[in-house]
Amino acid sequence: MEKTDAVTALAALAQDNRLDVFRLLVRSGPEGLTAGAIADALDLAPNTLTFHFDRLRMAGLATVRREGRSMIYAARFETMNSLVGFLTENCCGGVSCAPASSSKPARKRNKAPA
Amino acid sequence: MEKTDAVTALAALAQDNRLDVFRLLVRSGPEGLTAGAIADALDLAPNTLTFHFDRLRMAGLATVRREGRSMIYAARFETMNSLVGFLTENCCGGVSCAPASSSKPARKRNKAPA
DNA sequence: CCGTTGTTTCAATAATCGTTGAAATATGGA
DNA sequence: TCCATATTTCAACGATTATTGAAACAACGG
Repeated sequence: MEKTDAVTALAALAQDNRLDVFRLLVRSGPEGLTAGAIADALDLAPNTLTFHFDRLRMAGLATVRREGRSMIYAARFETMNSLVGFLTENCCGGVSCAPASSSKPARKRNKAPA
Repeated sequence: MEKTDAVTALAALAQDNRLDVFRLLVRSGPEGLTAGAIADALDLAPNTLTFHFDRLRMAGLATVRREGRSMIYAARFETMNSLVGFLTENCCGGVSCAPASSSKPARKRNKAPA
């Protein structure tokens, strides 16, 4: 993932309601949810929601398809995966998120402590 | 990591110059870099940089210490690690970033109070 | 002390953001 | 066809953002 795309994706997730939307989409899996269902679940106005959907879609974090009268939004896991990859690679030491090693890119296992 | 902190951290990283700053700090390891060195490396005005440092510090992504006339900034890997953990846990399927298991019954759709 | 260097503070500015209400569009059913 | 439902578009609005220039503050050397 390019830096530009990472910034866009980070910005898309860096907002309360939008992060809620995305988390809900993730929990709903590939089938997704109708805009209305999301509006109800998160108690957001439909036009506000459209605004946030657009941001998520532009960031490649969501897809949309029509089904009858409803628009069904779903998470794009691939992009999220790339983002986590970018962060791990560029914003952590490299392997997990340890301080950058002085020299050796040792191929060690590093379990993340929750 | 709490959702609120995650949003703050995401917002801190969701900006071109700031992401550059943080990446540079990560590459510099725990020793950090002086504000001036960062300003030179990224060609940013010192006051602009102070603004971005503040954001990173508020998000827990950077620390600062004085050394003589210089302020030395360093990445806080622990926070970054927590953020990646939050994303993996909440915005991915759970383990990596695979689709979540589906089949959650839809929520009822009811609004319009009398 | 004074001047220099390194950084921050402050006020101002244009640009972008998140939300709202009203109106428009699209689909399906009677 | 007309109507109801589901969602989007549009024009506003106040709030926040990133950047700038000028001034202030802090630490050191002479």
